[in-house]
Amino acid sequence: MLSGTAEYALRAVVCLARQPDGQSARANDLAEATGVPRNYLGKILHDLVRAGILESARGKKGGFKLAVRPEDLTLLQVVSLFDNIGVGAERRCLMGRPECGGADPCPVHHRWKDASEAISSFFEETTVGDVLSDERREGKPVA
Amino acid sequence: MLSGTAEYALRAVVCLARQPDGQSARANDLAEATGVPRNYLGKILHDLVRAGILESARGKKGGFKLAVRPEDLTLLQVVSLFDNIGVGAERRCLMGRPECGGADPCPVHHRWKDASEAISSFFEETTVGDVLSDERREGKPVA
DNA sequence: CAAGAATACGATATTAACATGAAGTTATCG
DNA sequence: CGATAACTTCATGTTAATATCGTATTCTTG
Repeated sequence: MLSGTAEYALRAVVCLARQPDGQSARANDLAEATGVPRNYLGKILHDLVRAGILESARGKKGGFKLAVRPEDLTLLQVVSLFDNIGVGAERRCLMGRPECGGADPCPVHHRWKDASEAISSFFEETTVGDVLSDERREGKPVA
Repeated sequence: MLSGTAEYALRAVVCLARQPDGQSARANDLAEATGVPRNYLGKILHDLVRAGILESARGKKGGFKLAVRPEDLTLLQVVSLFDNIGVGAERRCLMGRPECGGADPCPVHHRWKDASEAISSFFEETTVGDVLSDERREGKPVA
């Protein structure tokens, strides 16, 4: 459903959202907490910074932190940087017919549309804040 | 959502289901009709044969045809040969938590489960016959 | 039974995703 | 100001999916 990269990004963002007072966490600690390879996560984190989802600081007290409030950050914003999901997705006909799905969608395409929109809606409507409320019981900050 | 290979298989199967009287079609014609590379499609067709979904015949009057009735063939049966979808799918926690989803699923996982099951259900409950009824207006046999 | 037509199958090439390693840059702190 | 810690960036390696090619095998037909 999600690429490994997108899932990595999601885990890292949720880890950061768990930090108390919006404290920043270092890439190394995030890598350990999420189980994502250090250098690979570095790239992903940087992508998230360039997208305005995270902020980074260099130097001794550096690290990453969320640039927005968890409740204002949808999973789609994170995931769509790496995967083709959601509004911009190609959502093309399952059978490869280019013109299908416009007016008068046939029964199968209608059903397919419903199913694939369930996925899109999930990512669009779920925020990182929503995830946090789940994790509160066992969630521990990274650093 | 689907790998290219799974989608190729789906298109080929639907093409074959369109054949009148269960006539067989040759790999070359299927390749042209579906837009799938000839040799690559050959492998996919062979996989479908080994799975019992198609029958093949060699020689001059050879080709491929459905081994089951379109109404008895779900999209899942075709797709699951190539992608990890449906009942056997790993359907693991989005956040990578190994133990989640058992008793007392948290709100997000509940929502995620609903969405991903919508996809599974679509593939499980839709048959190739269902697809055919859509295509009837414009569908033309391969050979 | 020989020729032709089709699938079967293994070897190889290409591409994108995933991952690693090392050197470069910037900020903090003593 | 120098040392250290952290992000940044580029180059490279690995793996799996995708695609191609050539040959072997099998069936039909004349």
